[in-house]
Amino acid sequence: MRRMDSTTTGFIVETLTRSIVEHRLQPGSKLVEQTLADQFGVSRTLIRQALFKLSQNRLIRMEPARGAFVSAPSIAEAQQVFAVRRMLEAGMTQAFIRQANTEQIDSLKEHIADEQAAVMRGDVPGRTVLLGDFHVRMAQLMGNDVLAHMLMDLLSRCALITLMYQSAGAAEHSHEEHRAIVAALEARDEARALLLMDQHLRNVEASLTLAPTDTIKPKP
Amino acid sequence: MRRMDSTTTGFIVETLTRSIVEHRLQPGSKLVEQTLADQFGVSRTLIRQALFKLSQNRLIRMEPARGAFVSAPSIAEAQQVFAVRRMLEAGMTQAFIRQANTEQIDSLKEHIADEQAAVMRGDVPGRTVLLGDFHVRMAQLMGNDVLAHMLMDLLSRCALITLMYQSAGAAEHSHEEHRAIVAALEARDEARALLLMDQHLRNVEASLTLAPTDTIKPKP
DNA sequence: GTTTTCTAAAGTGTATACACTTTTTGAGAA
DNA sequence: TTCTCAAAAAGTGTATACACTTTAGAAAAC
Repeated sequence: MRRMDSTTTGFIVETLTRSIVEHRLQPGSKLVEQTLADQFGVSRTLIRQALFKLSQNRLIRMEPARGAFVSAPSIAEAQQVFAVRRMLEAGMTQAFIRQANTEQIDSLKEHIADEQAAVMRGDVPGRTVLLGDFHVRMAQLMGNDVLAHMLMDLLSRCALITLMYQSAGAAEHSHEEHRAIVAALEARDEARALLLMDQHLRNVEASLTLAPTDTIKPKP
Repeated sequence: MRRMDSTTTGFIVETLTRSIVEHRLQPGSKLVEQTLADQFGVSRTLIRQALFKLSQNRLIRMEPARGAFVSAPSIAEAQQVFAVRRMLEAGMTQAFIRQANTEQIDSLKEHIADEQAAVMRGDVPGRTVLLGDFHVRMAQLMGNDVLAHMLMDLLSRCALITLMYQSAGAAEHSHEEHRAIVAALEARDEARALLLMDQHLRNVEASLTLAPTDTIKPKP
């Protein structure tokens, strides 16, 4: 094949990611390299690169000599991902409230407005993306790319988890919770912001049909 | 080549990782695929796979059509990595102290003893590895693989950062700080454990010469 | 009818060939 | 000398060939 734009692999990754996250590819289903190569009109080489990247994101898993399969995260893994998010985002919220200026808080407010618009017009996919981006946006506003990248990673895993385990009417209240968090940030009420963020993440997790969470003991 | 053990790529990754982390490959230096292929006795295919994995870990960076170079993390990036570690490990410490049983704390104590042994016998590489593993061990003891994997990632980046920016006698006190942290964990003194962990990470960061000095320039 | 075994088909793993890009080199001009 | 630029050399990007493994299905054994 003639040398294509260097984003060829990226395009394949994005397309497959959408397919997985939008459930056109069921968890557990196999991804055959030659089939994908034909569909995308490239050689297996590029498909393998893309699959490898997806496996690093944990969106697929690769079994030696058997092939690539769409991940089916276990309940335990889902709980671990949420536990990490709570740890990381508590710290992020604390750091944010200590260093954020008015402009950055305004930027979060704009995001909230975007969320609201998506909710109002019933744009479910858009809403889902924006609700996740809220958390990444906080990281970006703090200028910490390492953090932002890490959160994006965790969120893509959450997207898959959500699709596997979501029950009816899940995550309906995320938007309101985001709004409350921003209000606490603006009021510089650190304790409240931390509490709201923690509860928000616990609510998202609780809205899934996971087995009873082995909860952390309450603070003495 | 005849089909080798499926860990071939893993072996290459580990070897290169050691070379980078132990400074046999300077930050900025180029990794030429065919050269490595000859050295490892494999084709470029496997080298490319390994390089790709290393680039995901941020140990190298790949520039399109130009090649792979050992990363030279900027000061800003170093500070971001440490900021993320503080956020994440504060949360981890809190969760640990709330859920850890005696057995798990004993396991940490054993690790401390290993550290001490390495310090006493002047085993610098061993000491370095063990000092990093302390943090990963905490994650593993909590049974959170997602967290453990994330910390391993951050620690390998820290290793590279440390090698680039370390000043004389850096991180001499890490072992004592670990000991103090474990003591606070055992006493179930959450506030103290959190404080000590935060200070420990700040001390490690402060022991680096992260002043805006001119950085190492890429090797020609 | 069920289980085991053998074999062809399908699929993955690695090497290699070739196309394209970047870098280096060296000769000629200012 | 120093700059420019063309051409060779070195290196990366992608496709393809082939070796090896797994899988599926039919025949044989029980």
